[in-house]
Amino acid sequence: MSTRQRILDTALDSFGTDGVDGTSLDALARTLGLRKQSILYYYPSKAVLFEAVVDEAATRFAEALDEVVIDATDVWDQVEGTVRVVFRMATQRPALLGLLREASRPGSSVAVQLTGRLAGHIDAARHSLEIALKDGRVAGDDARLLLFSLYSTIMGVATEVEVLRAMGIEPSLRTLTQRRAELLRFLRAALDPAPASSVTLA
Amino acid sequence: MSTRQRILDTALDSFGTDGVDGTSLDALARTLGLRKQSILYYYPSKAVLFEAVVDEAATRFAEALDEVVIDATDVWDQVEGTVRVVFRMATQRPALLGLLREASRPGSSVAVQLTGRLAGHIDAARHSLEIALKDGRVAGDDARLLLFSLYSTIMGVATEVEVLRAMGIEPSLRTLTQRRAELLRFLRAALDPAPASSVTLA
DNA sequence: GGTCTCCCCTACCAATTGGTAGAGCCCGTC
DNA sequence: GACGGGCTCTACCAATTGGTAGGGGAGACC
Repeated sequence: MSTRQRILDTALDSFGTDGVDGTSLDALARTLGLRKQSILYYYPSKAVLFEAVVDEAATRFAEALDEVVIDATDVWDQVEGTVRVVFRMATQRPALLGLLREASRPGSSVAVQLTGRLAGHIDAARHSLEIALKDGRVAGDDARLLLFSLYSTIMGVATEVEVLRAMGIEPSLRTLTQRRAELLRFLRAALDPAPASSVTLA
Repeated sequence: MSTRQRILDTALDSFGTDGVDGTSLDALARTLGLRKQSILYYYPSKAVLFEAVVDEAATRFAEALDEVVIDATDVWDQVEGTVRVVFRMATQRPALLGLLREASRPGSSVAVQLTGRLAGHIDAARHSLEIALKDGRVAGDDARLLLFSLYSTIMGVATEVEVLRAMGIEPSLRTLTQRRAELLRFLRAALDPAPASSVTLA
């Protein structure tokens, strides 16, 4: 692998785990077996490096999502596929999700960049939801807000390990499987267009 | 207000908005109209200050949640109340939610502390859910995992403003109301124990 | 062999960081 | 008026930060 790519990869892991502010170029270079100046040779500043890392992460995320079939007639398959992809990342490369979290912090400078890279997937997902909503195959009012809720739930369940600990569950492969199953059940119930039995809950 | 309390308040806002690493004691002192050494007089180190801020935030959050009636017979009221509390914070003091986000980052040193402060509320909520699950008044398998999903959804929808922008919605008071309404509908559908019409989605 | 480009290095820098040491001020108590 | 504690200050520090300037080696091309 090229030095350039190695830097990008290592930076992604470090930024995603310790945060951008929590990662110094010196420390990054040390784990790479390089000097800081070699990093600055490829990426003229830390900000530029961060942008490149965000781009890389967004691209990888987008590529992973590409395996989710875009078929407007079956929204549930898309939800299930997305959950599968996100949870695979949560085990194989948690730093990538951490970086997305970092890059989507309120007021983040790279949020727009991230948004742009994923705009295609967002649009496709929204479009599917809109059609499904219109056909009554999914419960909800606004496709964008529904997508937002879905995103929040999936990413939260996949990444909020400290909250999970607070609930008394230690993150492990076994509990992760349970978490995913419960998440899918939860999402399915939320999307199900069956008429609400308002008597029970009201 | 005492200087000690002013420092705590300002630090909460700053830590919650710019992050701990993104906030220097000098900058903090400047906005307070003090010198850094005055901060260090009350809080001997930045780490101690951060812990105090986390404690403060957790306490305020807990106090706000106290207005949510704990009544095991009506889980939905609790969910609705929690959403109301969280959304009020999102408008009145977004930094507080930002700080919770910061403090619950994976690997956070203060996560345990935060957990401890909110343990009572977590337990109560789980207990309510367990009873409701047993009685069939709520759909789901595991109370803790269900609570985890609920938390993820609510906090995500309330705080992920950049993701909201990515969906094409600009955060404002009006859209916030819509967001809340859609969130409540979403959660209600997810919790509703009505039998799933599996034909539709499968 | 000369030269050019790519790549990584040493050396250095100004600014900022969290933190220490200690002086001085204000105010209530004796 | 002396004293003492509570509070904020000036002065200073070592370490770390992101970044600049520029040297040198190794290989490709002529």
